[in-house]
Amino acid sequence: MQNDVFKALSHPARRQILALLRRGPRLAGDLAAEFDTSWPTMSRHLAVLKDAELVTAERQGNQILYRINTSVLEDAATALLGLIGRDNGDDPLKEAAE
Amino acid sequence: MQNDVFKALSHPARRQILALLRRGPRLAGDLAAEFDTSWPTMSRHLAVLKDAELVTAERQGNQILYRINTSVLEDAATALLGLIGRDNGDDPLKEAAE
DNA sequence: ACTCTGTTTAGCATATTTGCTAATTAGCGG
DNA sequence: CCGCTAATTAGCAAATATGCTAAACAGAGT
Repeated sequence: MQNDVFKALSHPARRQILALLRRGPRLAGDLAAEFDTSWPTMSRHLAVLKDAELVTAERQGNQILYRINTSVLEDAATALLGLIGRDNGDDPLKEAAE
Repeated sequence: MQNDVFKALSHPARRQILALLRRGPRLAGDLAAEFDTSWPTMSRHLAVLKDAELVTAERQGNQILYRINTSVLEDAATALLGLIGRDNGDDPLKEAAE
């Protein structure tokens, strides 16, 4: 699962989406309107983010509200920071995954 | 360039390489020996990391010494952490790129 | 049930990534 | 210069990712 997180983060559009969501929850369409790409393409990016649990989706009647999931993002950031510290014997990748 | 960093980080083998390098510099072959994949495959992973400037390579006579580049890793981690903070108007992605 | 808006899924084409084996380059020692 | 070890580059096949258009689905209102 940790795997998917970094993969999800590897596409600029998806990081951009997260940057927008940082300001607060957003409707899918609202979100899609901010980008040049087609709606279906946006929808797929959102699906990738949702699979990685970087966002959560909640139906609001007709529309869908997306919300950033900071805890997973924190884990990813922590994993990266763990890669920096100079050796203490254990594996930072495994560690942050748990 | 920021772009390439996250892409480079998106492959588990490459994160594993960084985890090994965290303990200190390593020779390419030494590094390759730790993995099941073929040498050329490892060589390419190293090239991707080098392109992203996540590692530096230095010739040591016959062999090549790889070293982790923590500053780029820090930038990436910072970019992620910037995605977490609740709104202050500016763009965390742009910010960390500079 | 019909329709309208919001969103996802299907299906396809193209581009990129991955990993392999074989071939090549780089530096060293005789 | 030859042969040896270390490492990369070439070239190929298979898998995955990206983005599009068209079609389908979901819920609300009439």
